[in-house]
Amino acid sequence: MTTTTPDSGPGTTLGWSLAVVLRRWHELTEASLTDIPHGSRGYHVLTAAVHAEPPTQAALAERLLIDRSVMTYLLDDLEEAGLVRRRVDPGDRRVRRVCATERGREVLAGARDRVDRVEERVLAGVDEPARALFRASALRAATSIQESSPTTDPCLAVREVVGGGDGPAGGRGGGRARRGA
Amino acid sequence: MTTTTPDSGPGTTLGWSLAVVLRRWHELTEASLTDIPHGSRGYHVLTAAVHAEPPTQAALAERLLIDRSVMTYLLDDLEEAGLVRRRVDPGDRRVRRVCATERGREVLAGARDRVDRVEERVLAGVDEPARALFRASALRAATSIQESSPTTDPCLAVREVVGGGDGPAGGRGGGRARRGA
DNA sequence: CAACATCATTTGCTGAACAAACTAGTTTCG
DNA sequence: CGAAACTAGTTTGTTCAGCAAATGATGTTG
Repeated sequence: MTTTTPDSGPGTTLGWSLAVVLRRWHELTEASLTDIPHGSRGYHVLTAAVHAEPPTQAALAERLLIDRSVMTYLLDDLEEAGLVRRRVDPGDRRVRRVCATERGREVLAGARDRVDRVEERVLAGVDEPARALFRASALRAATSIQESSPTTDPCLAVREVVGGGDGPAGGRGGGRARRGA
Repeated sequence: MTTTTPDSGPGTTLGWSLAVVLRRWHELTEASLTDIPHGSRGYHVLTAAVHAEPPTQAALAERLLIDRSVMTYLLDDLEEAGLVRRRVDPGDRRVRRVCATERGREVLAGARDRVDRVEERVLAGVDEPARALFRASALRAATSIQESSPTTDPCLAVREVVGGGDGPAGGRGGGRARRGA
């Protein structure tokens, strides 16, 4: 339904709203994550690295919207700080799997608390019930976007379980996922 | 074993969700705003410039989270494209007020439709009722953030309506060309 | 084995944020 | 009045992230 919108059309403000909220999130998060090399980016990587199945760098980059080339030196710094480790996948030695170290888990635990508080603060203007809905909708929208993203090949998405290390059965699926070149 | 915390931590995903959604918004918007110099940035500026009370550059920069120095050449390009005009405030000749031209209004009208469609598409994964709530919450959060921002002086905020005066009395033209180019 | 594809790294380029210096105009105060 | 302090905008330089292309190491296929 198009509400007959005056100048300040509610539709056209979504981008602005998101930008402001995300910006504020980034700003506060960055200030509270001084113990992680690249701030919120490092935090996101670390968060993804604690999974049972360590993600590959490509999967990380795609999931976190970080460029592959940036991911390289980002991991360099995280590794140097002792928070993660790159382990060559025994099944495919081209692949590096990013694992959180014990120290990485500890640091992450503390960071998570701080980030949680930041997020509450960022959404301070939204009443309690709406806040949970906002989170849920944001997550839903983001998930939907990632699944249907043109640059995201479902075969390349982070494989959640795949315990066996049977390797990426569909490693070649879908051809080009804009490989580094 | 590995993860005492399955990343079900609902709090810690807000930043990621917002980043993905905003990223998608930006990506699609950018592709649909080829007729406005700096894409979504130019669009935001243009949107703010159609108000009855033309905002100053500082107010624009603050409202749109764009750096002052970036705002300068952003406006240069918008002005060169004939979409906005800088008019010296007669009451304070240091101040430039950014006004949309007639052509700017036309371009914006078309752009707004496209952006609206983009936003619907970005939120495609969210069911209809939740979508409106999401918009509203995002706007609420953003507004609250802007109001409580340490760098935001309420006296500098763009004045919303303030009744009449559709034009700044100072019609007299141009003054100085900004950049000889 | 040769040709090709994929993952990761490196390098070059562009755009944006940030800070600081600078110009122009305004206000404050001696 | 006039110098100092302040503000709005511009310019410049640095840094960082994203994008693209080239390279090396591995894996896969013919």
